[in-house]
Amino acid sequence: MSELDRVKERFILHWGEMGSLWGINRTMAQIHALLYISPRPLSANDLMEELQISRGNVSMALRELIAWGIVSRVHIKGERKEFYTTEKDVWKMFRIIARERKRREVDPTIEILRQSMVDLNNLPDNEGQYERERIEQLLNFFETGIKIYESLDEKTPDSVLKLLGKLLQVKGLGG
Amino acid sequence: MSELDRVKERFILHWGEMGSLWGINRTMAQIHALLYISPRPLSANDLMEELQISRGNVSMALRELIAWGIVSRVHIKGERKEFYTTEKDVWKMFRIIARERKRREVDPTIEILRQSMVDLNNLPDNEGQYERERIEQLLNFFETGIKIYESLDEKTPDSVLKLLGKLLQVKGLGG
DNA sequence: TCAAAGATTCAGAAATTACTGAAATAATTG
DNA sequence: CAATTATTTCAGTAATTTCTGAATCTTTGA
Repeated sequence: MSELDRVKERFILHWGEMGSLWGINRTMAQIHALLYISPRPLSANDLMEELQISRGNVSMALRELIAWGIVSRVHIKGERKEFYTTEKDVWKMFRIIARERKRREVDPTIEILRQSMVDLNNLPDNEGQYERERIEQLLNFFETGIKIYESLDEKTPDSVLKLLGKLLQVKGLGG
Repeated sequence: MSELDRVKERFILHWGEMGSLWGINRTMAQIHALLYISPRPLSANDLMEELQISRGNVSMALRELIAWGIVSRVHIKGERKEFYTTEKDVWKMFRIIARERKRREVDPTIEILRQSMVDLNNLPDNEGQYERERIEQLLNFFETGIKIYESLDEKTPDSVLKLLGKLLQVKGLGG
């Protein structure tokens, strides 16, 4: 095993551990790391061998990654099997993950908070005053977050960086 | 059980499920939710009863939440037992969580990426060109993220909102 | 200084999540 | 259209995470 392989392996293992940061499991994160660091698409067999995991596991993890939208199938002409590759632009990758996590986690939370507000407002007398205040604050926070997310999502990473750079007086952020 | 209690319960259960969003487990998230929605501090016994969980579980979850910095012990005079409460300011809460996750997840990742760059640069000849590019992009992304985080962290939530509101032309963001 | 109340710890149990591998299914080709 | 190769599925198992509850430790106040 070459030194280069060792560096790659270290990266892949660590990325796997940090999968929780992205809300995905270890295998998914490792596959993602391996595809990300590979100059060309890899087959399911390649992934099995490199990561020492079962065929089934590879198949399931790929399905999930494709559902997230950060891995895609590639047909290579002359080849019978499928190959897989991943988004190499980190900003695009980040945007995809942000969008998915919003959809899966933030949106349902906001839904519950809104419903709670409705329910609290239907209580008789002045019941639930304190609770209403608390939920409202949370809801406000999340809704503001979504507004910021949506505005940022319309812009290109470059323009966002430029603006932030000026705004925060941080050198090297762009602009 | 009153309607108010039902609303509270729904909120607590959902918050528990979404714990992953914050990187904490279900019990921790439920305890946090219960303390957040309670007008006054609660004892370990209160938590056990309300959430139907064991004494040990409460104790461990509280220890973690206190380590995170989002729950604190409260001494109530005349009372022998300890009471617990949580930060009620959502923005402060969010900042605490962001700081902790950065420390636990982002910082170690950056460390690995930096080390990988060093290792790659020590390779003989032109080995690892492609890998270097990939790792560099990731590192860049994370370092930019940290810069943004640090600049935002110096400011008050209000001023951040004001500035973002102007920049993004979003109404109702502040300013 | 000791009994009572409260809090913590942690070994084992329960619950959840992830993984394997073989069988089923699908796709490709001569 | 069979034979071959590739992929998916999923029941069973393994690994990991979370939780319980009894034992232990700590604090209080009489």
